[in-house]
Amino acid sequence: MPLSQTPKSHVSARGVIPDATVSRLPMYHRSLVTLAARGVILVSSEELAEASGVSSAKLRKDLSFLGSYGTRGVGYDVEFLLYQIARALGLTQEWPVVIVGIGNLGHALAGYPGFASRGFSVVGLFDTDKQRVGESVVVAGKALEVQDISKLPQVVLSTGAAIGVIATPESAAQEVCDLMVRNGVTSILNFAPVLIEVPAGVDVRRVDLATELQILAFHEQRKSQVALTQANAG
Amino acid sequence: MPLSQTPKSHVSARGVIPDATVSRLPMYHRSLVTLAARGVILVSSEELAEASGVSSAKLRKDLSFLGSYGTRGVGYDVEFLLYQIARALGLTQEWPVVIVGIGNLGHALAGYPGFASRGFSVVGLFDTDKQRVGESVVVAGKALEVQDISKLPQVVLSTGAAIGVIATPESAAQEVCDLMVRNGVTSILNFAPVLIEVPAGVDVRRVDLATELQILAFHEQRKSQVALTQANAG
DNA sequence: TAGATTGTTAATCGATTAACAATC
DNA sequence: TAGATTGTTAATCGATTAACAATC
Repeated sequence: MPLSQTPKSHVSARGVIPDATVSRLPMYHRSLVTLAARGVILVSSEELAEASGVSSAKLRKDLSFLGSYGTRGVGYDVEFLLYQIARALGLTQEWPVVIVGIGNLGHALAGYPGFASRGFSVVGLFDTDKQRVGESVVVAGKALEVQDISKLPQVVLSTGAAIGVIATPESAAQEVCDLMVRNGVTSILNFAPVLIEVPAGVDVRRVDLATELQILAFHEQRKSQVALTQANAG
Repeated sequence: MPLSQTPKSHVSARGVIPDATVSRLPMYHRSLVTLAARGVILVSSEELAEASGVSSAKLRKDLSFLGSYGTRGVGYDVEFLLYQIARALGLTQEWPVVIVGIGNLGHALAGYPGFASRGFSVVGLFDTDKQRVGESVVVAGKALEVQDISKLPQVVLSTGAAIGVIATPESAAQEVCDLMVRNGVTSILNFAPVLIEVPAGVDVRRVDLATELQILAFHEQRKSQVALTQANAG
């Protein structure tokens, strides 16, 4: 599970949206995009829940925090619900994003099609490595040149980027974070395997690729132990 | 069967470990590795909690599910606690892992140092792209050649890999998953932005790089709204 | 109207927290 | 002993679930 350093819950048109609900909205959004692409017009809570891997009761409860966007006896209009969820998530506006650390992970993030399609626009790629600075990376169909980290302040200022992504090694993460924050970045997605310190008002979410693997190992270990127990019992 | 061969407890020494606790164990593990590297011998729940970004009450509660590994009035022995957490997570054994989809993300995963240091050993890299098959990738200091996906069954069989990582585009994810499961993989880490279907007994965890960014955008949007409201009120 | 499905309620379940007895 | 800190308890808080009244 991703590690959150963000506040607990949030105010919407209807009041507070629980954290647990917010964390599932991107999944519902994705399911609806898929359904819309297939030409589906209407969807029931049962069908959308199935497509998203949750129970229909949970789905309806989650959607009720956004508003009453369904029709009793009928279901939800796919396009309309899609728009409402996108709006709640903030995906109906354009978010300029800067990425620091253009190694393999940085390249993967810069080229990820799921960013552009959700309103995220990568406006700057930065590295300290002279070998990488100047390299041209294709982002959302356009070439973007990797710049020296010293150019970050100017790019953040001119684009108004509020979101920064850290894909550096652990050793550089805090320094990069400080630079971002000093220049007005107020939301940081941190892929470096270290907790970073930020002033109040700045949100950080950390994704550690190894964390999820460790949780899988935990469950896998449990499965082997159960198998062993059954073998010994039998 | 002799009593000496009877397995001890199975889920844990103390019983069931809650999901919320399991999700935080990798973080505690990482904090302890850092402390140990600094030569710290003893740590209090207060200090370890601070380093891990949780409250000390939560930390002590979490650790209590593993056993009683601290000393009242003193704290926790860093090396001993590190071992106990590693053991609980299953990191004291070697986990052979196969990775399918060796694009930018696959490369980043294959080269991630946090894998090898936690007992994960990448034993196979697979792709369908003829351009990529045959490429040599440095994994944990050794060269490993990208193989055609058709070689996966043989590698899973010979290495006993129970864990597979999917880093393919969405379109290939389910097919790759099926191939893995048919050949004995029982835990799957899925980076493709799609839900995959697996039989009972197979665990899947999905990491979507865009999900976290969307949650950040949600919070960022909230911040601007609050700022706006305050400006209008003032 | 009859059938279907939402949105909400209330009960249950699980996680978090503060406080402190146990004990080094 | 006096001080420190764990491990556990009990209260609180938040999330999930099943059931169903509302209503299309």
